Amino acid sequence: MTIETLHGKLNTPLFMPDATYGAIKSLDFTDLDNIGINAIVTNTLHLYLNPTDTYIKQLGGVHNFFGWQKPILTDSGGFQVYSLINRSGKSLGNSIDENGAHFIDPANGNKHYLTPEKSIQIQINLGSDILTVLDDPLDLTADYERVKKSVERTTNWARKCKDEFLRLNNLTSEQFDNTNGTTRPLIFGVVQGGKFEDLRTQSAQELIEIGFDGYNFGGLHYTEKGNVMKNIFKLTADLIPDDKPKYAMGVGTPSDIKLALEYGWNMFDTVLPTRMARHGALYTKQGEIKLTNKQYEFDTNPIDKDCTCLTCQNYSRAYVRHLLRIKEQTGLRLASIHNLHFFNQLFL
RNA sequence: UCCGCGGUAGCUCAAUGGUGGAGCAAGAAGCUGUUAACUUCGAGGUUGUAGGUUCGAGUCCUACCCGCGGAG
Repeated sequence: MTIETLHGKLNTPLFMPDATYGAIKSLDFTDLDNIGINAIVTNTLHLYLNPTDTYIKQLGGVHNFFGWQKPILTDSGGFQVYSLINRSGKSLGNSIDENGAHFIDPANGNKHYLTPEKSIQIQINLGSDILTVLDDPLDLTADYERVKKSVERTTNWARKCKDEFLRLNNLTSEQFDNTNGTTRPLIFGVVQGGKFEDLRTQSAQELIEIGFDGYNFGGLHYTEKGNVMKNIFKLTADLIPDDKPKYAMGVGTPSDIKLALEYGWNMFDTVLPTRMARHGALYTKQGEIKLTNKQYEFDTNPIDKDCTCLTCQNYSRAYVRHLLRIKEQTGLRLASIHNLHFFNQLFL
């Protein structure tokens, strides 16, 4: 499949690294070009908080601001609010109601209120090529009633996002249906429903009824034990029309990705390659290795024998291990280059 | 040579005479639409040496060894 965007065509399957704060940590965009990365994900909420969407708009949008002219997808901020509420422990001030999400900027304690309309306004200001609707993700322990409510809310918010998107782009619903990414940004809906088949089905059907350019797998795709929820993961892909992009948000490990590709998912982003690299874990065809471990002290081989990345072409496991252990920035960069290259290869 | 201060985990340091702890390092594990170069976990000791006082000594006493500072 080829996806038209305002910054060029994208071929699927497609891997997009996460530049959440406007940067792939430890790398720059020329590194991404050299690795062969064709699109990135950046985050509405983070850029809204700092340096603000209006600032970025003033500097010509994310492409000009970043110095990256390939397609950029923006995440809506829904998952970040979910993270603030579910992972912080101190969730004071962070909550979701029918109209949006209240949250406190962890950096300075300032209060904010993110609505579906606001999320779209921010993404338009940022100059995104592919926008994401604001959704209501849940953790794996949520019961049926809570997930049902999340689906209703996500549909309701998706409708508001679509309306705001049409308004800001000065489009009628018919014009939206008859145009593509060559003349306007794209906007994707997010299927929720947790681990419940009927709710996933309901969510997908309601979003398709509203009409989006692509559809995403929302929430987490694995169980509390870390196993992929195969039935839900496959069902959700099947619910999405085959002529639309199917974006598995946050997926995943190399084996998760392999499975997802079989199920028909064709767009991916994940934090794993870059985060794991910074934490000293490197991906190889034989599996993940913890390079900082003692067993690699005298290992003069490249990280992965047949790898063609810059790191493997020039440096040994022992050397990259040394750099990581002394917390030298170059170590983070070399490790990140390798892991991103490894993930990108999964889609060729 | 004399005087003073100090010697406790690999390192830097805690511990009223009452079960010797912490940070870092080292070892390992975990990370899935990034609050994450992060988090978690165990392991690590003849308290410089040899005596003494005491029911009990890292702690008090004596001698010695080593380090630092001062005086000469």
